[in-house]
Amino acid sequence: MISLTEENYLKALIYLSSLAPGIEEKKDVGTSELASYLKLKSSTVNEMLKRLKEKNLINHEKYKKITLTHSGERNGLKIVRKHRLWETFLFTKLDFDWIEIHEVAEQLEHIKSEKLVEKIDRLLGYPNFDPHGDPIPNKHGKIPQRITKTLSAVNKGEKCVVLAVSDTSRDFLNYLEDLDISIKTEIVVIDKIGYDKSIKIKIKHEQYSLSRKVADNLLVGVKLN
Amino acid sequence: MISLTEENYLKALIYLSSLAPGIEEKKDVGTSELASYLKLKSSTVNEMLKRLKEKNLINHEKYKKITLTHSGERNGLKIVRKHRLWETFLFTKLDFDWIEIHEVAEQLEHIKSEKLVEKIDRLLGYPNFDPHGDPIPNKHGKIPQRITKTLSAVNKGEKCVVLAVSDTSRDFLNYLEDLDISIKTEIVVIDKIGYDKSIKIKIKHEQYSLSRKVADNLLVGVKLN
DNA sequence: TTAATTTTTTAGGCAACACTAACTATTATA
DNA sequence: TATAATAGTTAGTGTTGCCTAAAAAATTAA
Repeated sequence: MISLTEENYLKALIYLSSLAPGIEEKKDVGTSELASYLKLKSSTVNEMLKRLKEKNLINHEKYKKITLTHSGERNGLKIVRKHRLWETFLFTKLDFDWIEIHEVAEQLEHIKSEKLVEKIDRLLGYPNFDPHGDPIPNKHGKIPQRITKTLSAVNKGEKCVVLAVSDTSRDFLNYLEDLDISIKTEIVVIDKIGYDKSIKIKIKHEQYSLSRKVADNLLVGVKLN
Repeated sequence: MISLTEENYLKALIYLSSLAPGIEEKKDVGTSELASYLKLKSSTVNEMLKRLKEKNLINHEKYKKITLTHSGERNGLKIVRKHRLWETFLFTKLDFDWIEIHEVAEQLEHIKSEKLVEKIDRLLGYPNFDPHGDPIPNKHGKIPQRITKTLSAVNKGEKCVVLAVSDTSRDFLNYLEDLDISIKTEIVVIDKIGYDKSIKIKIKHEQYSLSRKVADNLLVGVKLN
């Protein structure tokens, strides 16, 4: 039996070990990186790592990096799947808004019932992506793939569509809401300023300028027009 | 902040202090009764009682009975409300069956989000009773009332309709399922046997004999025909 | 009304998870 | 390469929520 806390550690490891959502490249994770992500002290995390290793959910040698075992990854992906299905449910069936769904899904993701997850999945029509545009692993842990880049990687003159955000902080989501940017928003890159790496864009005839930081955190699919 | 465990204690006190679902009469509850209901040891419960008293959720004097404070009752009813709304959701929207809904709702009832509860309530059309026929407290803690008696209190020759069960054990529910008795099943009382207090009934032209124990655990509304 | 039984409380332990403080290993840098 | 900075570990603590064993109070029965 995996505890709620352990589930959160596994989920964190899934997030931290992939460089960006939907990207299959793997990164090694250290104790303090994990600690800071979970807003815990390294000593706390270090203790939990022992337990997770004991349960064969992670590989970890003293002073070395952490990787998930097959079992750890499978279990972590199950939580990610549930999180994203619940977010989709809240957004599409209960009219929660984009910003609120995350924290409620943080709780719902820990509900233990295979059947419930599958029923929700069916109710939603087996979606591949959640309202933030992040891929929903299927019941076998397979993650739907998609060609994505950050908005900063899009060429001048190209048209693209927002698929996901890599920063899900309230501040960032609020900022996007002010600009009326959400999933599926179409963006045309008007110009890229070399000086400060900012970027000029157009959304529905309105022009804006986005900083490099913002453009880095927007994942888009280039629109084949 | 009330912990998940504390919520379960409050809910248990709500159940134990009302003699039967939907009945407003109150009963005092002792430490070991609570302990046996929660499948915990008295010492464990005793310790928790201190914490609940500290938080002003119960009244409790050494060696005396336990009663809920206003705040304790309000909070407990919130859990009962959530439990029954989730049961209704699982039953009517996700086609879970009557027997399965309870244990999943035991988890879902602890999700903390006012908004979620209200959205679910709306989605369900503000139901007054759950699939077991138990009343759903409204958001102010008011419990829909209804005239109910146990099947054993129904007079010979009278027709009634099943509204709720007071025993929700798997065994009992399975037994009812075998007899094809569920919520809204119409029952005619053919005869009452004085000898062993059993009762002869008719359901859709089929006759059965029910023991006193079973008849005591079936709450019915007498049908005004 | 005393004795037996049951209920409640106390005392002492344990596991999961969190913390601080102090120490050690690794990595980066001057 | 020596040393400073960073990362990781250990030791000792606290809280929650559970346990067992044993004592004390209340209730029931002889």
